[in-house]
Amino acid sequence: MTTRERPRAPLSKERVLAAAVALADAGGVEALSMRKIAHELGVVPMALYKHVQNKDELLDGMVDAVVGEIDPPGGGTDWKAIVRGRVLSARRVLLRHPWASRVIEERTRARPDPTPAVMTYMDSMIGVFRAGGFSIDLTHHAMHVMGSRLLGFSQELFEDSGPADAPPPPPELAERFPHIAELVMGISHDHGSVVGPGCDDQVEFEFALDLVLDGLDRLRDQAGRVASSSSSRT
Amino acid sequence: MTTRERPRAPLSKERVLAAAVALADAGGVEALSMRKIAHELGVVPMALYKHVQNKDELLDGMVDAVVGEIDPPGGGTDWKAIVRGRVLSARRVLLRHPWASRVIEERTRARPDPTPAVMTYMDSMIGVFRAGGFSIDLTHHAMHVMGSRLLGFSQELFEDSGPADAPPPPPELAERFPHIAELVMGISHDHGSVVGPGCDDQVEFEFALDLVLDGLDRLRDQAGRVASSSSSRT
DNA sequence: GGACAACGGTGTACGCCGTACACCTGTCAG
DNA sequence: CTGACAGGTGTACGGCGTACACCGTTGTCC
Repeated sequence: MTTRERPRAPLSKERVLAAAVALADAGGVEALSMRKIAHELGVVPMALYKHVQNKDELLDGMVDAVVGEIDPPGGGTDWKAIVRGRVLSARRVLLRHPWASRVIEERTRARPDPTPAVMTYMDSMIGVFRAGGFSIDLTHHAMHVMGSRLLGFSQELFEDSGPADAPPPPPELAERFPHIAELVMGISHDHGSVVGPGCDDQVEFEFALDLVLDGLDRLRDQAGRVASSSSSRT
Repeated sequence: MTTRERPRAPLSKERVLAAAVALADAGGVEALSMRKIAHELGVVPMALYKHVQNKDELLDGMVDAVVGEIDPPGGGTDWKAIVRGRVLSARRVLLRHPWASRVIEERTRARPDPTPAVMTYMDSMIGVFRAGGFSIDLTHHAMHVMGSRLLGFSQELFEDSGPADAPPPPPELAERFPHIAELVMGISHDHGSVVGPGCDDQVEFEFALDLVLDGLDRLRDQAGRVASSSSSRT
């Protein structure tokens, strides 16, 4: 109804990308088709190709838009707090666009060079590590670790647990997989007193994140101690 | 030429899966189609549907086959060594079938319960942690961490680095992304004396893996110390 | 031996997909 | 007025997953 007497708002790459992102948010990326985007915009499919080379470039544009939503690094001197905040911001964005992490990973794996927003993201993240006293090599490692943490968080392995929807856990399964059964039964008696969903993904994410951050911190201290105990300080 | 006078080897779910895995290994999962599998088997596409419900079930079967290739946990008492060996075995398998990690992740994210081989894999992994003295909750966390590490390793972010194929790094890029530039120039002057590919993915993987394992070990010790310093020992 | 069902492979057809290509139309520069 | 050009259209092609009706072979039971 929005496009009634007006002939139509003029298409543009931005409008195409926005429609594509909205559609992917709503129905998943596999339900995304040029035809549906076009329909959503009240236009014939081929019209999109005046603004986007092909579906691949469209996906790149969508990734760029999403990555651009991640907050820039906050100020301060504590590298760990900055990285933590940034990664959590990235996570919030990726939860808003659940299709994005898979698409980012696919494209990162196969593309000659990452999309500009990804480059910007990486550059500023590297800057935070360097400013935090990390050597180049350690920064390099850290980026790899953070990258896999940022992108590939595989939640929902145990979604069927929790007291609400679990039927009496079928006993022959418990027999075949005793360790899984024990774990499902015994989770989270202490660490939050929330009896709720049995497996808080946010808690898991932050647990893993802190694990990594603490490990990196220890390595950085260690490297610093070795360097200052040998010869110079640079 | 193999199927000459013989009418044809009789199809079976195993043969279908094997053909599908081979095809995916060769051309990537996006080049995999029921029609191509059928052609490969010298059969009409619809014939496959006598052995597989649909493409989704076929992908599940492929995942199961691949996960089944992962070595069972080795013996010994050092949980860290066992986990390390197992994860590296998983990694070898996933490198053999580069399409697999993505497919596993997609399906793990959306499926009611994981495929049987994945269940078996998880169960024995949980067993290793439990035998290694991990509490149930800590095992739970550890599984999440291992899961994301096993599946989502995002290699190749810097594939264009390395002295071999890098043209003179375009200077206006270095200006826009100074940190990236510094990192690309400065990587790996020490940690292997290999001047080679500039970014050894295996090294990165093991670095992250050990980071996580060390962190988990520290947490386990810590939990044990707290428990024995409070009341009982169970 | 003959009826019959089940199994496994076939052929045709439908609706979806991405997109090449030729076409039209409105706008604006010269 | 003319012509170029940007942006939207229509048609068409090849590929996809798979529903559905079909058929030959094979084994079972009377």
